[in-house]
Amino acid sequence: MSAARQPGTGAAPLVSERREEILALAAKIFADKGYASTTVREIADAAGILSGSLYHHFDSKESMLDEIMHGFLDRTVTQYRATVAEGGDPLEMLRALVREAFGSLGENPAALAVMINEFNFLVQFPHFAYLREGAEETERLWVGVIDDGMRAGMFRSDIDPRMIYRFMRDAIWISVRWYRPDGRYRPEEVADFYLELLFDGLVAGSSS
Amino acid sequence: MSAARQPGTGAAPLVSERREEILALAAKIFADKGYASTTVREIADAAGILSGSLYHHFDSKESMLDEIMHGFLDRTVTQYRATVAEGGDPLEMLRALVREAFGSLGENPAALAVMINEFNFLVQFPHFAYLREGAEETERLWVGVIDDGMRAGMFRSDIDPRMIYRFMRDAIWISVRWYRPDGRYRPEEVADFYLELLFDGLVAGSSS
DNA sequence: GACCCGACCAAGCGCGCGCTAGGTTGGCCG
DNA sequence: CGGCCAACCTAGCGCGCGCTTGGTCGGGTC
Repeated sequence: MSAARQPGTGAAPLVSERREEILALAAKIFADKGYASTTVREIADAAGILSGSLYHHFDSKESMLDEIMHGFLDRTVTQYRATVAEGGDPLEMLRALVREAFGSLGENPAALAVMINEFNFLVQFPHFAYLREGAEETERLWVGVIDDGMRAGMFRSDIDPRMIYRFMRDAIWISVRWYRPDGRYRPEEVADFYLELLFDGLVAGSSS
Repeated sequence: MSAARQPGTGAAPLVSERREEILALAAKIFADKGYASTTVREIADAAGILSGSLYHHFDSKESMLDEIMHGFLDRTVTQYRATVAEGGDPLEMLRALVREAFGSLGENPAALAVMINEFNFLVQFPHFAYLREGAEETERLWVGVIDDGMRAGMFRSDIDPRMIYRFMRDAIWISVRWYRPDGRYRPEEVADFYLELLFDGLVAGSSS
């Protein structure tokens, strides 16, 4: 839709800073109240402008949501792709993927929350087909790593790897609902706790 | 709010069957589209009546949501309480709790989905304070069992039990988003897969 | 000083929402 | 048969929503 504007001469922000600012505010409110329950007037209030002025920056309320989700999905999928492309020990790769997933908790919790909360509803509309594609590619990447680990005899292979992936994904991503950045744990610590639990299990005296 | 009606003589449905029918339809639509995005006209259409006729059965759209959530919470919390009250081996108790949690997947997936999707938003309103109470009691019950298991040396005790509970809860409950009753697995099977993974871990050749 | 333009304001339109008030119907019961 | 009532219909009210149109303002540029 909106291409990057290049002013006559010299370097300027590719897209307006104000625009990014408003988008971040919108993401926060979408995350807190849900997309449908958020009004454009609330977003405008948070930005200190009138609701109509939003339409100087954005085509519609939906286009704001679109940009938030697209941006988040692009960033994470690119990251997962790079990690898997690097190759290596499946166990270490899975560890890296989990850490990256928890990393988005710290980087952009609002976008992650919006993603989690609205995904199931939005994915049924043709316009948001890219959500399904992104989710499917993510699943392919993760399940591929789990599969490799199973074939290498590193992971137990008596459970459907897709089911394992889903248990992992849910436990990791939904933690955005209870994780507090100002709490006692940093995202990396939570990631390591989760990896400990996932790899070695809850029962005492298990392994490694 | 609405008490059970007792007709003059004889046995009759405590509450109207039609009412329960409409409530189930509403739960399904709330689960699919989200509460805020659902209109009373959609619910009425599904029931084959006009939107105004809904108000013969219910006070408001919110009261329908209220009844769905309250009902679900009451059933599950009661179940957890009974299981914990029975006592026994912490490992077996946790196993039972997990199976019960997955059980609500089969019994009332719509109510569970509504619960998961709307909880975070609704819990901030005073009217829905009972949601927080129910969630807190559930957490107390589960964490108590995990704590007992740790003290008994059955569970690893190097991870905050509350964090373990949250990882479990999220992975279990959110599975309503991908679990399909007509798929290849029954809820009990999924529960057993999850218990296997949780107790013994993903890494091969671990324990028991 | 004239021009330009990004950022925002002022005012309000039309639609779909939750909900309401009063009327109709049909099955049951004495 | 007459009265009753749960279930539903008819018609529409008022509000708040997303969004539009035309205008204002101030900093930057030559």
